[in-house]
Amino acid sequence: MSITIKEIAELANVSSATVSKVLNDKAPYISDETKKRIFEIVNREGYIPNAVAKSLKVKSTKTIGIIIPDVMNLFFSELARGIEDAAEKRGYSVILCNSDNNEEKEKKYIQVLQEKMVDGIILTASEKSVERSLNMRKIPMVLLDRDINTDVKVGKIFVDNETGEYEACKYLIDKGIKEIAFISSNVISKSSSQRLSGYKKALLDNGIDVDEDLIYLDSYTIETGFNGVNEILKKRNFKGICCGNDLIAIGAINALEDKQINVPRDVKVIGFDDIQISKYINPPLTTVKQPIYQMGKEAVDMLINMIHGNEMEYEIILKTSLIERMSC
Amino acid sequence: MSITIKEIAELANVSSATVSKVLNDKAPYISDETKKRIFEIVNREGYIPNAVAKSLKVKSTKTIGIIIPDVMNLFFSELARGIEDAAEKRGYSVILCNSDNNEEKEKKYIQVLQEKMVDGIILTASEKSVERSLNMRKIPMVLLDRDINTDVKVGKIFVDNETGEYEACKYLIDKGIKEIAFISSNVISKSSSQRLSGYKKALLDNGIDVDEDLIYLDSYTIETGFNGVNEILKKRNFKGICCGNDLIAIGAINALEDKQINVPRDVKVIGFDDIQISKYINPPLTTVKQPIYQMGKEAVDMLINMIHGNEMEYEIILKTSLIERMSC
DNA sequence: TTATATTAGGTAAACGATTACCCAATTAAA
DNA sequence: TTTAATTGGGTAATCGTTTACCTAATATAA
Repeated sequence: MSITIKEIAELANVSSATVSKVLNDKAPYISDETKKRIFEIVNREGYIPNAVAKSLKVKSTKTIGIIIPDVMNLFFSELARGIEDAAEKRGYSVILCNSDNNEEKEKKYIQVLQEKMVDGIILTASEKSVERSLNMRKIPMVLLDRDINTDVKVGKIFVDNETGEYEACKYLIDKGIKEIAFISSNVISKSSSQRLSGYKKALLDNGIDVDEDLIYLDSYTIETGFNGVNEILKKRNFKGICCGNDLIAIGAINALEDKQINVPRDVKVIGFDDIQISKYINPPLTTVKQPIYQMGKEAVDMLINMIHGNEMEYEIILKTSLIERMSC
Repeated sequence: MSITIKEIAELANVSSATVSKVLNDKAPYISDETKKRIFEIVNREGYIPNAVAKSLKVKSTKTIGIIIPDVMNLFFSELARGIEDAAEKRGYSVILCNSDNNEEKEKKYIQVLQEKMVDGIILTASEKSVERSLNMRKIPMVLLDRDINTDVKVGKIFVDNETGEYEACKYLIDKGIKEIAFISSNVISKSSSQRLSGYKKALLDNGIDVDEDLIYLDSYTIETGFNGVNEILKKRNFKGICCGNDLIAIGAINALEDKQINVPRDVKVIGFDDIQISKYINPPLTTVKQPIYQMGKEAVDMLINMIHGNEMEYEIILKTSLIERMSC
């Protein structure tokens, strides 16, 4: 193997305690000559401290785990990047786990992360997985976009989807449009129901009745956007669409183009998320940006606060923002 | 903290050695009763083995590091997923590092991965970073799409870009087209020069002269695709375009649409990479698929072979495949 | 001059597992 | 009946650090 602190100590004619203190800058009473000598030897020999030995002693690995459904999903890859950047800045490494929303995989990953003694875990996971793991050992955790109540405190980070969708819809109304469709997912989750209620609230607040025939709910996919437009058009005409996410918006635009309906002239389309490709499609998509990257940073900050046992908020809600492009 | 193997041993009235053997299935001479008793206590107490202590002793962390420019890049997020899936199947965790192609960050990450005693590293990095780190401590490494020669053996994984582009161009030729443009990046890298030579070779092999006016080289971006079409059209007409990657193809299609040139009727467009969005654009993009996910798997298989000191190939070259969609 | 700080470092016990070796009792073989 | 093998465990060193405490010499204060 490679050189250890003990061997460095011998080369420098000091004890390993002294080397340790010097390298960790905890050496108030070590002479400058000795320090210099140690540093020289360390560099010459290419000494690399063994962090696992250190971790064993100090009970901290400076590593966190993240469990997400799939890094290939644009939403989560941005989240992962936000997390990793923030973690790196604060001296932590991150172990990446893809769960595919599979409960078995979630449990397994939580188990190995605990075995590897990560200092904390950031995750989007089912209620069961989280509860079970917290029974086994309490470990700092922050949950993303999941509202679970447990005995032990976990951090939670949400996005204010309702206000986001409200503003999106209001934006179309302010452009003088009253006939606004809504195409989104029908999965029962906090975020999707919030987006729907934001849409309805904006209409009602502006004296427009909610017309259920203008609402099409299926899933967060391009196909849903495509089908939604076609189905709604059978019953109603509209001048604007609020989409539950950007993929739906892409599908909707494709369907409209097929019918020679111009976007944005004839129909204005607004998405949600602001995934990377949204600015590259034709026309570039106006959308409600979720602060995905920032969510990652906030999650890390929250987690590290928990790790340090600081006083803190255990729940924070982030704001969305409207990105104006050409589709409206 | 949580319960240790020693405490489990006391509860079971055996030594910690016995518990360790039982839990690691290395207990040929322990009675079934004792085994059962130990397992019961382990479950009841929710014992979680401390992997860092284990790692210190057995000198293996069952963890690998990956250093990539950016997980948000669709290419690398797919690669990361391929790596993580393969690693998980073989019992390894992966630490994710984003380098932004920054040499300082590469070096820093390599250092912390070595300190954390990862069993190996998969990376795309500059020559300098790799050489320097290998001087400090030899650690199993596999490089992706980078050709570096060092004293110590490192694994390498390439994609056969030349054949890929050759087949793409040949595909257009077989459709009866002779006027084929080429828009790509001018960065000097193995992959980009291979794609160019694949294009030229296909033309020459089929009795078509290479016309430099049909070639536009800038960068791997949408803008390059857009500008490339417009610039080339000033000098030449063409019926097909081979694009250096899918983003360029997207830009090219946009430019053609602007000029009322229909794809694929008037001009056929073919991309490279097969990133996720390519199947969703309009028209869905015909492209040369790189086996990105598989590269990840091959990389971890190679790395684990190196870790185990197995006999193996230190260089493998993967094939591309043509994905036929609507743009041709 | 004596007592007290200050400076410069060393000792050795952890941290929580694994594992090479040891031992004793029982069983099987000679 | 004696010897050898098998079975069921235990002892203690070790992995590479950190750190609470100790010591001894020198400097400073009273």
